[in-house]
Amino acid sequence: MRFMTSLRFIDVVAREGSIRKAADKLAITSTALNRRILQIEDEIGQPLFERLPGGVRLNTAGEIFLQHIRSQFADLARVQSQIADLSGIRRGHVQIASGADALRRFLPEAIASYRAAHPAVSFDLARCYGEEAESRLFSLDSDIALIFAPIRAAHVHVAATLRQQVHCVMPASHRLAGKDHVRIRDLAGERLVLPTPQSGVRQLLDTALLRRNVDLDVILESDSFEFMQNFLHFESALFFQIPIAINAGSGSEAVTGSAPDMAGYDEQLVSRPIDPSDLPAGTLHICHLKGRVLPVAAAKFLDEIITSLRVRFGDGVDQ
Amino acid sequence: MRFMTSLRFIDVVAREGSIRKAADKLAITSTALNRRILQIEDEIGQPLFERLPGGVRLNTAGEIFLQHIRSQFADLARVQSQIADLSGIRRGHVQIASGADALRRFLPEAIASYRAAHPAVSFDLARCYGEEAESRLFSLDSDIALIFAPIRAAHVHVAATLRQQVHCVMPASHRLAGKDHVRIRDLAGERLVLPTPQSGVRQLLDTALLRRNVDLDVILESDSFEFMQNFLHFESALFFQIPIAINAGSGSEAVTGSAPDMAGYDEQLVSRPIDPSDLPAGTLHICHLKGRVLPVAAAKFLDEIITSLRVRFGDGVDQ
DNA sequence: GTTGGTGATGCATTTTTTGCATCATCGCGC
DNA sequence: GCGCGATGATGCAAAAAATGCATCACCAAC
Repeated sequence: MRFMTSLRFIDVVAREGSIRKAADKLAITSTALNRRILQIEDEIGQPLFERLPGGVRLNTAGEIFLQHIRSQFADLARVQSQIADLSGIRRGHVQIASGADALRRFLPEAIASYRAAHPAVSFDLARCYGEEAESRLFSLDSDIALIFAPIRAAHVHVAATLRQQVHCVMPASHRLAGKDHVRIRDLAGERLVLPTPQSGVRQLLDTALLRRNVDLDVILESDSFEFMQNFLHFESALFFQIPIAINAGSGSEAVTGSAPDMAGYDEQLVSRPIDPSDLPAGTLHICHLKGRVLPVAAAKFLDEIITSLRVRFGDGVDQ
Repeated sequence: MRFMTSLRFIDVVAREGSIRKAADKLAITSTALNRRILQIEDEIGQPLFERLPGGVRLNTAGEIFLQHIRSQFADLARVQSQIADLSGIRRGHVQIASGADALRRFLPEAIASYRAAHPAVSFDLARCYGEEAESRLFSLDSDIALIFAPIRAAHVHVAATLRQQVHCVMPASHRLAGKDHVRIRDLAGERLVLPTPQSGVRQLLDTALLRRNVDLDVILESDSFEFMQNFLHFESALFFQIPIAINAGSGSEAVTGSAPDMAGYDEQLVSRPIDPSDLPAGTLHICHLKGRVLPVAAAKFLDEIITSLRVRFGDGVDQ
């Protein structure tokens, strides 16, 4: 899109904080870039950047204008996908921000299934935590966010929610594997692997564990489910997950906790829900930017995952 | 705005229906314009215009894209006014579509008063009827519309409404001038001047008059209040108006009909409301495009006229 | 000071855009 | 049927704009 280049340049300069660095990234000289920016500032009638000794920074006008630029790009993408849609094939690009939970099993399957129907749609997945996901929606870097944490910002629209009980994952041979529910007091003396403090699961756990004053043996913290899972093959311990990270499909046993093991996932590990009276269920939020018209592909995919969640977790889904 | 030229060109070509005519209007050669359009179509990946022997016409993709272009322009205007607002002076441009009613007395006063406070704001006034006003909102040619007629389209947001009883205007010496209210049956045998069939007042009258089977002596139809008013100086007759066209300010007598004459307006004419049981009050709608963020100046002016209507017509205003 | 980073600017070069002349096409009227 | 007048498309040269190089001025940190 030739007519958008100058605007894209402004976006890059704002992100890089330096005209020269942005010029490098854009594969043009700094002078060319500099002059394009001067020209636009001239047309706007006001500077958009403050010139600092170490680079440039957006001023207030620049921030307003950048927001406009980004919304233009997002809207252009929507228009393009809508136009492409006219010619039969649904093409487009869907950008998703998600926590590690949904990214693990659910999204790969959902995306593959969507792409099977619409091969011309490409995806972009950013793993991130709640706050970052919200800011990605705002800067239009992501179309859709899946956040297992409370929503903070007012500019986020929640299209659907999914209640998720935190589960405790352990070796099949573990003494707690025999129980239907795990109580917080059961965790006393157990070796625990906790998710990173930024994660929503951890924040839920923190409030529950700290309140009860249980004697905890935290041997490890990690933000990687894969690592935790593999670790349990070598040292017996417990870690925590929500059902959507454990089991992508096939019914709602994972939610109710009646599943005897994590079939098809890791046969040596089983998951048991923590008793809801000890730890209330958390909420996975499926959201997009408020007031925004999503591109065809993104809107359609959003519908698809909500439907899919309803199939998998029926009663936990709200809209 | 250099980076918007190509897009503006598309808009003009679409409006003109011919590349050559548009080129004339834009003061460039048709070949240059033609190539710009070919280039954009190339970038979009699909043609935007159908080539007909007599010119060009938007295809479906073009219509989608044009709507995008117009929303970009409108949003750019909003951003510009917002940026200009940062530097203290409120500048900007407000585009209004209005029926002849509000355009007569109310808007001149409202705009002058607004401009007294914000001299850097300019205005654009298009006189038009309901349907056209709605389409101007949609094509973003107007920011605000004042429509005395039912709202048809779903994409119009009504910010406020004003109930207005139709009044009957006559020479002060007329036999009906002595009454507080005019009944429909009083009109039998009277020489009547009707507003143009497109106007909301006329449509209200039509339903009321036709239903009653009164014997009417329609001597004239006009879309100009000024003409009708001056005509009454030469031949005694009745014509119809709503209060907002009669009296811009100073209290609500015009609505209640208790005003003995049209003070300060035309001393030889008086207006009397038609009895509400014969003709229900119509509604003036103050609207803008649904989902649109108005430029600062337009939003502020909208607030201002709603406030002003509330002062003048207190109980008739709803929001 | 010196060094290493920043953005701004003059000038020659390259790229892009524009305008002219021309072509192919189509509807209209005689 | 056959020009006539209108349309959009295209080849080629001129004009305009964007770019790159070299350089300046500025500032912070060492």
